[in-house]
Amino acid sequence: MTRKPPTMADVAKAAGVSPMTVSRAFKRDASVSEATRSVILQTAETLGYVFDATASNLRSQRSDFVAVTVPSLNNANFAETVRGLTEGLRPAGLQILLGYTDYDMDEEERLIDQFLRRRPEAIVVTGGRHTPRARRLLEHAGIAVMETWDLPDAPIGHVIGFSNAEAVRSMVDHFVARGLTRLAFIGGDAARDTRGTDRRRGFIAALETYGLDPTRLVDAGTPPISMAEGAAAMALLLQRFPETQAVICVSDLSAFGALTECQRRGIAVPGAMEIAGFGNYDVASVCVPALSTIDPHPRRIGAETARLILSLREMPSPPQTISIAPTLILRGSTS
Amino acid sequence: MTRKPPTMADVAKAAGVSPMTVSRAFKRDASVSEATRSVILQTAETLGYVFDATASNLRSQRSDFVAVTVPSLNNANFAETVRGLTEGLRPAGLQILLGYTDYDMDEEERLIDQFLRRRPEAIVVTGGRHTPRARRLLEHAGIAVMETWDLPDAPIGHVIGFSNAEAVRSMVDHFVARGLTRLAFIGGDAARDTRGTDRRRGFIAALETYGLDPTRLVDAGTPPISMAEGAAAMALLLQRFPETQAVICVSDLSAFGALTECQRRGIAVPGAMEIAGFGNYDVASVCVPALSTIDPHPRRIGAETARLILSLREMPSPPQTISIAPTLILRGSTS
DNA sequence: TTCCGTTATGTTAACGATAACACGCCCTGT
DNA sequence: ACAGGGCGTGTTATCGTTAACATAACGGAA
Repeated sequence: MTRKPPTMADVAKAAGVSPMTVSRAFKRDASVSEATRSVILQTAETLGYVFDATASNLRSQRSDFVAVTVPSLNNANFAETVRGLTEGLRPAGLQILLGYTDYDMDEEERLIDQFLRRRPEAIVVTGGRHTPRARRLLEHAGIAVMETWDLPDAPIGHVIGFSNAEAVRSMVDHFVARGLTRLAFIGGDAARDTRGTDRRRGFIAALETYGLDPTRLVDAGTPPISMAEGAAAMALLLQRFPETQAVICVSDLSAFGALTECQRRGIAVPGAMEIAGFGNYDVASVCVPALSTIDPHPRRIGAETARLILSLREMPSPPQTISIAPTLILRGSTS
Repeated sequence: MTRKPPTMADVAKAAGVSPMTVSRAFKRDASVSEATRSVILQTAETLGYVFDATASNLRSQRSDFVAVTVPSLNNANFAETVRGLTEGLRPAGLQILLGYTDYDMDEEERLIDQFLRRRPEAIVVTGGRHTPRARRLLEHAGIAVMETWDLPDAPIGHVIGFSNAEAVRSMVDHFVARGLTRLAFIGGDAARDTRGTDRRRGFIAALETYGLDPTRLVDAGTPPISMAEGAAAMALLLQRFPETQAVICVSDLSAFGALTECQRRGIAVPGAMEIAGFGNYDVASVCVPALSTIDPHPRRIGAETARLILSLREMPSPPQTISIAPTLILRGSTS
């Protein structure tokens, strides 16, 4: 009883037209009379016909896929970027093929390899550092390559991002302007989290500019750095550098963890300690005190990437770099 | 200079074999001599050949896709389920086609329609309520349908989930056992969030069982319900039902928001107010006081779903229902 | 030696859609 | 009245891979 599913040919026969006309009826702009189209769609519905995108892709040599890799799904920032992408690409009928790398460049390579086999129209990756083979694959893919969330030194193709180092520098400026000089940084320097490492580099460079001691660095573990790891790092910081006046954390999540550690120890924030994060996550605006942070405008990164992908379909262009300036957000935790 | 990319035929010619042999060389178990295989793979690498999964899918009539829809990407719980799925399916070479519905059943329908065109091997949806057309599409898809995160009254196919109502009941039991009787619930009854609505229903039913007043209900808005909305809801609750002793929130995020509202107002938690959440998010274990919550074991839901999908490929079976019992986690906010 | 089974490889046709081209038909302008 | 131009539809061949079948080469058992 499991007869095989109907094809366009079946629909065509039932509707008394040629398969080509059925094909046209399923396209948006194709020229089919309204009468014929409605008959065909009705017939298709009755037969339970489901369009076969695979066959369509093969013949037309376009997949309507845009491949996207992010380090982690469970991250409000990357999720927002994906949302910006989805919303920007949907009107064009492009579907997102989403994968997460777990902050692992080898996993990214595997994912890119898999995705390219699906012949996406463009590929969006997070960050500007990749394994040599991943780089090679992207360079020879023959499709638009978009690197996001970073400003790579040697971009592969297009770039939609910002300087993590500069962003952190703006937060250091804020502390220095308020007269705080004994600053610390919580976050890893794991090779896997290049954005975290860039932020840390930016912290060190900024302190050096001011002639301050840039050695109050506490490793919070491998990404994704959790709230709990932020709390543990704060405990370590208090032990190793008790003179610290303010700390910048690699993300709002670790910053919130650090804040809770202070609360558990009865350390006043602000007052005895000031804390800043990164990412403008929900928790940063809701917690008490609210956390100063940096908004990297993740939604806009996605939206701009989508816009550029669509524009490149219309008219190819040489590699572009779109810079999205992060915004400093000052709240109760640093005042 | 943009010559078109090499195909298997090109690789075959260059390697001096037939296309079929190249095809075999790219499969795992196919019988090709080691010598020939390495020559072919080497040749492919040199030519920059990229396997075309689209053509492969069309001919072999299998896509190696598993379609998955979740309400939201930016949700630790659903992200964990996706992780469980990914890890379970990867060894079998199955790739996930992931989409989010934004808690919108119409959007879910659109997504299911799109996904089915890619001929996935199975489709995983979140929840047991769908638009009539979505239901019809799933019923006639001819592939394994997995409904998760719920125990639907009329399942379409397989089910991997739990009763949201029963889970909340266990938290009510906890409060009642501690002698608290004036209980409230924060969360919406929006049609879009069926799981949230189920939790609320469970709350009401449980209170009725105990003969308690089940009318202290505060709507926190439409999902996804944010921390900020949880805070606003707590403000409303304090105004409308100031006698409340304890509140159960639809999620840990709204619970945390509610907690911060108490902190801003100097209301002691626990003491003057007790708060429980749902989901066992990171924030619940880190905040001060830590929040009591319910762990629905999202990772296991994904892992079990993957396991079942693989097992069904081996041997089809009638619709199964796998129940994943949530765990009550008691912490400082309710003691 | 003969025969059969295994292994490695080749040949043919097809998966289901659509690009490219062809062709009537009707409407408009002169 | 007739040329010219859309518009709606049909025909043919093809996208790149692989299922199914065919075949060559070889080794070991009888």
